[in-house]
Amino acid sequence: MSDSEDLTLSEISSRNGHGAVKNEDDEMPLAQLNGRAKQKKRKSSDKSNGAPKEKKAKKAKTPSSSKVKKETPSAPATPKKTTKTPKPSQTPGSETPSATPKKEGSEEADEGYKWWEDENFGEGEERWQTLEHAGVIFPPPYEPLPSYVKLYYNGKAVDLPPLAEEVAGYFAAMIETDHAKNPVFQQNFFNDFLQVLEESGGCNVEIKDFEKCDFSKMAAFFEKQREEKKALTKPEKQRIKEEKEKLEEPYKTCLMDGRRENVGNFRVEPPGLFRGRGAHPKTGKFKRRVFPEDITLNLGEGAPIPPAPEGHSWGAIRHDKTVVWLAMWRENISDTFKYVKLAANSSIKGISDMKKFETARKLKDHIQRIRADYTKMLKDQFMQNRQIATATYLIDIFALRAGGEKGEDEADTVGCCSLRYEHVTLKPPNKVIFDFLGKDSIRFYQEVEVDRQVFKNLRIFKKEPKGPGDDMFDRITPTILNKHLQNYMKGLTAKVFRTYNASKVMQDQMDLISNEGTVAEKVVKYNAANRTVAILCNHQRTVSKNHEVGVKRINDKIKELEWQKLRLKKMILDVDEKAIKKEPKYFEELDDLTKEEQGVIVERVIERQKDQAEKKWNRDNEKRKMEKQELLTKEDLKEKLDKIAETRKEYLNEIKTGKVEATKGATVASLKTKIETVENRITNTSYQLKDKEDNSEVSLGTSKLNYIDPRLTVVFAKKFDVPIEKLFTKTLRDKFNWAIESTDENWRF
DNA sequence: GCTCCCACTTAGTATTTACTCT
DNA sequence: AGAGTAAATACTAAGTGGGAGC
Repeated sequence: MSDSEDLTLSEISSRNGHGAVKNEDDEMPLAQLNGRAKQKKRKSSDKSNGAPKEKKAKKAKTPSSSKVKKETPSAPATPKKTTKTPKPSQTPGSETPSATPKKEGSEEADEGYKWWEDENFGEGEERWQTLEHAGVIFPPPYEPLPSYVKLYYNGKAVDLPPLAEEVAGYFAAMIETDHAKNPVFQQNFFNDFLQVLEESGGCNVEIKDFEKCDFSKMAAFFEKQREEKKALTKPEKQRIKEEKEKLEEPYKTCLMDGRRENVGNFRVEPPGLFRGRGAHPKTGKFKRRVFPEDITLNLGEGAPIPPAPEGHSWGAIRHDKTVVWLAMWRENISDTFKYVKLAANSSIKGISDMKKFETARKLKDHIQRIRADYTKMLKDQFMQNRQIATATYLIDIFALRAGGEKGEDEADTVGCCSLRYEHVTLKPPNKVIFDFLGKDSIRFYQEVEVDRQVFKNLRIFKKEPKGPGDDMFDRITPTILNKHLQNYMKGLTAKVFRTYNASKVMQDQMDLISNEGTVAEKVVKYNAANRTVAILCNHQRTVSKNHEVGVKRINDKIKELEWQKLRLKKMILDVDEKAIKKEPKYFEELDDLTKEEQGVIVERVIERQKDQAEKKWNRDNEKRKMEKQELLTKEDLKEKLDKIAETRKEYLNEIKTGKVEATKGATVASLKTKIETVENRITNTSYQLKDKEDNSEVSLGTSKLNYIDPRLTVVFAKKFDVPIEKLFTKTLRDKFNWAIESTDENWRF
């Protein structure tokens, strides 16, 4: 009552500043302070598409050079900031690499190395000491289409220069995709196509109108190519695969600090059409081919420089120990960087992954105070502080992302700090509807109840003169928010809350699971826990095209099994008509399926049997032809079909009479056993269906890969005797090897 | 205190591979 | 043993966040 809980916006504002004096700055939202920065920043598309993009200013500067210079003097001398001074005898990470005798027989030397048992590994600013690698693999050069495959314009064959043909081909190859139907994609593609066409000398036809372009011949050619590739024989495919393997061999690994480590994306991204997600303004633009001259290699000092492809040279060579990339180039769509880095199972990735989870775990020790503080700060007299508190609340409770500012030339997506007026609907007394597009243009839609003061604050943040298009959090940015969070804990940033809460939820869910049932049942429980995390993080996936079909198929299957079950029960009555008297309950469901339903099921079953009979006949004949045997005749097939038709009649008769003749030799007991089997199948199939439905638009993979501390999964496996293979795929087991090897069943997040 | 640059993690989807069921 | 499906992996776009330099 006495505090500012009910202050209006203007009241808060006027209280801002020091004492009662109104402080201009404090009252002004960031956007205005920045001098109309509202017009999003970021390099406004500097036109020049794919053309020479001299970033001379930057090249000259070589930012890293200064960095490197700065730390060079100190680096070799001081062995990192080792705070804990452990046994100095074995600290390979902090010794100079030359000191570690690894070079000879390097292949084996790494096998047993366990960085997670090395306390010092990963400390210090330098990420490695020595680095040798083979560079990158380039996509094959463009192969012009055969002369009979052409683009047609207004019905006329077009003779395109190779590069223009290549661009057109990229569109033709994806003509059936949703992208190719998107007008923005089409327009961007077409503009770039015309530009490339002009730059490469034009063609025999004047092309003006996208609608008049006919890509179908090209598309058909690519389709045919795909088919041919698929139709290759086993050994042919095998040979191609082996050749590829051999070519890639040298690039797959590198030598870092004397250890053999896997490289992740050693293939340079091939040219193509940019597939932006959501309503990306640049979707469809031509992503140009990357040449060796575009690439900067990062190597250890003195490491051999891999030869550039014939007739080419590398753009630059760098020796920057403070970064983890092996190669880098600039991409032409958004003018950003692409990096070649080590694989997920490498030491360097493992270390930072473990650090991430350790930071999140540390938050446990601070979360109470942080929550108490932001709850209090929700009523702070300063607007900025209220926003900080409110944003922290949303990030903590609803797992929102930080929400940095985005440019005009990107898809319009938001996170917490970039939420706008129209994304938040208030329903008194304390309900809020969030509706916005987040990362990857995935919709975040939630109607939730919030803290009363949070509700009030959100109302204040929406107060006029604000309207649609205006930022809710107009006085904070992720940087400001993170600065504030650092006060509580080193390394605490907005994203840590997602990791913390995800792993915390997983731990809590696991605590609820009891050690009973089969392995399969435990896996289902694990997945259910995993799913709660995925839902918290709003990890979605588009419902696959055949999801509907799949669901229907399973439903049909269940219906069919039920029909089978009822038939079996009726057989029991055929064997022993008094059974119904003895166990009325058991036969209660006898009429669960109507005659119509049974009819539908029967027709489906029969239809399938016929199908299968025909297929089998075809198959057998194929085989016989190969083996030069006598072919089956139409009569053979007809015989089968007739038999099926007979079965159909019997089924239909069953429906009519409601009676089913028991199979020969069947007893009540044997039938009951069969029924049990069918019932089990029904249960299993129903679970399968439920799982399919529940998971249809939830993606479990992302949280497993990035948010759930892998040690939790290891604990689950050990405690509940579930083989880790059931929970982690091969890739995941490699990536999380550190967790698998170092965690005992009593570990807690 | 900002902007820009850079580097790194996180993310959904496209493609490949493995597995299931005839 | 091969089609058809589901799982696994590869790919690369789209975020976050630190820090240099004005």
